[in-house]
Formats: sequence, C-alpha cells, structure tokens
Amino acid sequence: MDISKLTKQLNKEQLTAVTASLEHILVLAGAGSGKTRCLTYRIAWLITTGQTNPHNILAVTFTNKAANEMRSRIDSLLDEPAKGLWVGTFHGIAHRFLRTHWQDAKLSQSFQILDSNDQLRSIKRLLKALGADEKVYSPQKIQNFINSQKDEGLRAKNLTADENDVWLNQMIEIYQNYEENCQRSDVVDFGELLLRCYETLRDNPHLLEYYQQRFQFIHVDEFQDTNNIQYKWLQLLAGTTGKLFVVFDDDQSIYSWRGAKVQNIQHLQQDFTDTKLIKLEQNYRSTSKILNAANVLIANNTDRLGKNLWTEHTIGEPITLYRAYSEVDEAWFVTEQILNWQGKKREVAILYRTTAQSRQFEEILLQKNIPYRIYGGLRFYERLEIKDILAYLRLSLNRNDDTAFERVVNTPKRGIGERTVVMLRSEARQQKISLWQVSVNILANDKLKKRAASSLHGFMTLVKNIAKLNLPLRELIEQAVIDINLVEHYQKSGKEEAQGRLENLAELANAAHQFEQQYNSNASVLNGFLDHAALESGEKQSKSSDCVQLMTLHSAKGLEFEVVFLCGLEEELFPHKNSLDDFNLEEERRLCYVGITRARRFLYLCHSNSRFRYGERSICKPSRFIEEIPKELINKVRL
DNA sequence: GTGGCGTGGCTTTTT
DNA sequence: GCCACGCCAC
Repeated sequence: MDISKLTKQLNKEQLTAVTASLEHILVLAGAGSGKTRCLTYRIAWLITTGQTNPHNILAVTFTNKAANEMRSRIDSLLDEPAKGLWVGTFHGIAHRFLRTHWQDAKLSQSFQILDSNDQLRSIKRLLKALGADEKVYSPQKIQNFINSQKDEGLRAKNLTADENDVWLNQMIEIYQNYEENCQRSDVVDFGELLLRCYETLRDNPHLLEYYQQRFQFIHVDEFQDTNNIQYKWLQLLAGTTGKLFVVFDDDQSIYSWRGAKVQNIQHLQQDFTDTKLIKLEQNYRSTSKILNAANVLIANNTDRLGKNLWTEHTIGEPITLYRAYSEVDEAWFVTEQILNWQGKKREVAILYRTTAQSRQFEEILLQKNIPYRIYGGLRFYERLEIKDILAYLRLSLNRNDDTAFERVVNTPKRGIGERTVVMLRSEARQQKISLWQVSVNILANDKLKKRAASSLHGFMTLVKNIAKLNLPLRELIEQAVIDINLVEHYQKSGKEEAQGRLENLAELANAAHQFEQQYNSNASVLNGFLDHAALESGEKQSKSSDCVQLMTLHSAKGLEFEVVFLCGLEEELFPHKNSLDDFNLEEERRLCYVGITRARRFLYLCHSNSRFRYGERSICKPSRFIEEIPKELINKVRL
C-alpha cells in the first residue's frame, strides 16, 4: 500500500503521532479528535513501512466492541489481513494466554470462566459454608473487596491482618477461602484472568522472554481506564525493549469506582524514559457551541492535564434547555422533539445517569410508536434460561465446576432440596473436594435416603449423557434442552414467559452454530463457545434497525450522535447523591462532559422540578452542571 | 421440598 | 415502586 494514501488523511498532530519515531508515545486525544483513527493508522503505518510485522504487534482495548472496531479498521487500511496481529480486550488477551499456558498458570485444561453473577453466587455459597451472617457481611461488599484487591494485584496472602480491624481480617479470611474454592473448582473470575496472567508471566522467565520479544509494539486504547494490575501487566510485557503507544483522555476518565487510575499516565511517564506526549485538540465532531459548553464545564475540574478542544465546524444551534414538571413531562418533551426530527432515528440518543430512568422514556416512546433500543440491562448470555443450559454444558466439560453444579442440581426441580445440598456442601468443604466428587462418593457409600439418592443419581446420569453426546453444537444444545426437559420446566411459570425463554434457547443454538462455523482451533469447540459466552456478554448489535438509542452516560462513551438528550440533570441524581465529595464530583463532571461531547449538532439538556423516586415524589433542584454552562450558549424553552 | 408472602434497600458497569 | 431474598406454612 502507498504510504502517502495513509498519511494524507491525517491532520498535523495526528500525523506526528502516527509517524513518531520509535519511543513511547502518549497521545492525549480529546473527545472527537480522531483517537481510534490515530491508533489504527499507527499500526497500519508500522506494517506498511516495514518497520515491523503484524506478529510483533499487540493492541489492547477495554470492550469487545472497541476491539472488533479496531480490528476491522486495521484490516481495511491494509492490503491484506494482518496475520499474527493480536487485537483484543485485556481480558480476552489474558484468557488467550491462560488457555495456551494452562499448565504454567496452574490451571486445568478445561477451566471455566466465572462471570460476575456466578462470582456472587459463589461468594454467597462460601458465606453459608463459613457460617457467616449475610447481613453483616454483604456478599456484594465482599465481591467488591475481592475484585478491588485483584485490581490492585493483591492476593489474600499479600494482605496483612490488623488486630484492630476485625472487618479487614474477616475479609482476608473470606478472600483466602474464595481463592481456594475457585482453584478447586477450576474456575477463574474476570479479575483472576488478569492477575493470573500477570503472575504466570512474572514467574516464568521463558514465557516472559518469549512474549517480550514477540510484542515489540504495544498499543493501548482508553489508557485512562487502566487499573493497577493492567498497568503492571503492560509494564511487565513491555520490559526494556517494547514500545508503548497509548491513547487517552483524562477528561473522560469515568471508571475510577472500579479501580481505574488516571495517575497511570504519570506513572508511565516516570517508569519509562523516552516518552513523548502528543496532544490532539482539533475536534471533528461537534458544533462550536456544543464544544464550547463542554470546554467551559470541564474547566471547573482542578485535577486535569489540561487541553483545549477547538473546531472548524459551524457555530451551530444553541443548546436547548428544558425544565419539566415531572419525569413524565420530561419524557414527553423528548418524545415530541424526536417526532419533529427529520433525520434517522438511530442518530438520536437519550442519555441518563441511572438505568432506572429508562422506564419513563420507554413507556412514552412505546405509546407514540417510536422504535427504540435500550442498551445495558440484562444481556443475552446473562439470561436465566441461557445460564441454566450453559451450566449443564459446563458441567459436562468440568465436573468440578461447583457454581454450575449448584445452579442446576435441582433445575428443573427433581427433589434435591436444600437439606441434601447443605450436606453435600459441608462434605465437600471438609474433604476439600468438589460437589460432584462428594456426590460420587456418597452414592457409592449409600449414605443418602433412597429418594434423594435416586434423584441425585438421575442428575449425574443426565450430565454424563450430555457429555457423551457427540454432536455439532447446535444439535448438542437442542438435544440437551430435550434431555433436561427444560421446555416443561419453563412452562410451569407462565406460558408467555416460557415462549420468550424458548426463543432465547433457539437463539443460543443459532449463535452456537455460527460460532462453530467460524471456529478454527483444535481445542474443544464447546469449550471455546463457553468462553465466548462468558467473555462476550452478548450485546446485540442493532445498527441495522433505525431506532432511538437509550443508554446510561457510561455506556455512551466512544459513541456519537446527531442529536443528544441529556436527561435528569438534577442535584442528587446527576451529580449523584453518593458522589458529592470533591473527588467523585469531578468524576461526575467528566461524565457530563462525556455526555455533551457525544452530540454532533443538537444538544438538549433536560431537568425536572420533581421526580418519583423510591416510592415518593420529591422536589428536585437543577444540576450545578447546568449553571456551569455559559448562559449565552443556551436557549431555554417552555411549552 | 416447594410455593407464597412480607421486608429491605436501592449508582454507574465491562470483562 | 420494584425486585430479590428470606422466612414460614403446607
């Protein structure tokens, strides 16, 4: 490919970044300044100019969506698909590593991935086994504790007990037990993927050396969202010879609550010599009024690296501010505006702070017959019926997966109640073996009452039979659904609900079929599919249909729309009442900045005088963020 | 062992 | 206001 074709499409700063000499490059890229373009062109440039080949390049993102996007954009820039190039999410890449080096990682070949739901169940189970009171030790808090320790790269053994801190000591003990449980059941949670990958590299010089030599060029998207373990992993992988190319925007750091550290940017500048900072400040997305509002708003934050976005775009329309009487009125106003909009529906986004706000909009959009799509909420692979069937499939591969065992041992109901399960659990705990193992032993010893024994035996035979099925994935799933008798089971709780569940199961069989068609590895295809289900929660793409897009501000990052409605701009809601201290307030403001900068041409800010929350109507004050936007940019409307 | 009723508590979310 | 979970009655 002709290099000039590549470089012609870039502005001066982008060009500087893309063609920078081989040091560590940090690109501070403002909203809409061509961040992804910069990353993908850099990779294409490295390959096209022959400075390296795809085999030596790694590109890491946070979401599957971003990874897919990057992969396809790189492919379209190059004459031929880049073979050997690794593009993926942090978790996806760590997982790939662990699957390849399962022995060095001290896992079994058929280890399974625990999603956060499974993780929570597993913690609840553990608490019961330890006899801990769930009211004192909330499972959620423990989950948070464990995950944030893993984010920091800390294991239970790295934490020091403190005589004066009973809570901490308990947490450490629970964490320790949780780790042992996971290891025994051969499962890894999301945090574990990263931590385990990091440790395996750190502790195995031959692997570290191989990957350090291989990945000479490491690219990271949304670097401001990296947590500690991700940073340490990158640092380890880069070693002394790898070259980093990271793209970030400190003003769009909105994930500190899950361990992201903006300071990693400073750490990078300290830990690596020879770094170069390049700023991309020209915005190609929004009108200048919108951009201006965003700039002024974010200037209220003190903790910034500092940049000022500018644009050559037109001045544009003023920002519309609407003050509603109630959340119904707010939704009604938004809907009216959408009805007046001449363009594509998919170019319209309704953004809000909390998921609960979506319902109101949904109702009115439905009434007015406007097609819409809500992002977030329950994803495909998280649905109950999907998790049920997947649990059977997981067990068929890995009998020691206790989470899967507990999920389906009595689903459908087969008379294995709490008493039997409690017994199995305590035996398993004492003997430090899995529930399946205990069941095998117990049946052999005739320790159970006849009825329970035959039920348990029936369950185990069922799982073994599924394991024996030697069928393509689609048929395998269809057959398993029949063998398990899931249809009748779901029909017991309502015909209509069952209909939906069965449709989803059919959809799953289809997805499995598609997966199998594209699968090109020698490893078990079922195992591959289960990993796929755990790692890609199955957000349906609906670019094809022309729908109004509804989502939280968090999930809007990285997207752009012609028209944006920023709703619920009220004190206590946005900024949220739990985030009013200085540190969190700045993050809320960044969230607002993200929201504003999603809009290309039309931005609406909405707030309501009152809102129905927690079962009662409360009076709401307009958000301070509205006040922070210059009045001359705003056009107040009342109807 | 299973189904029904009552109480609490409640951001954001990707993997 | 709603959902999830725990406890209690069959």
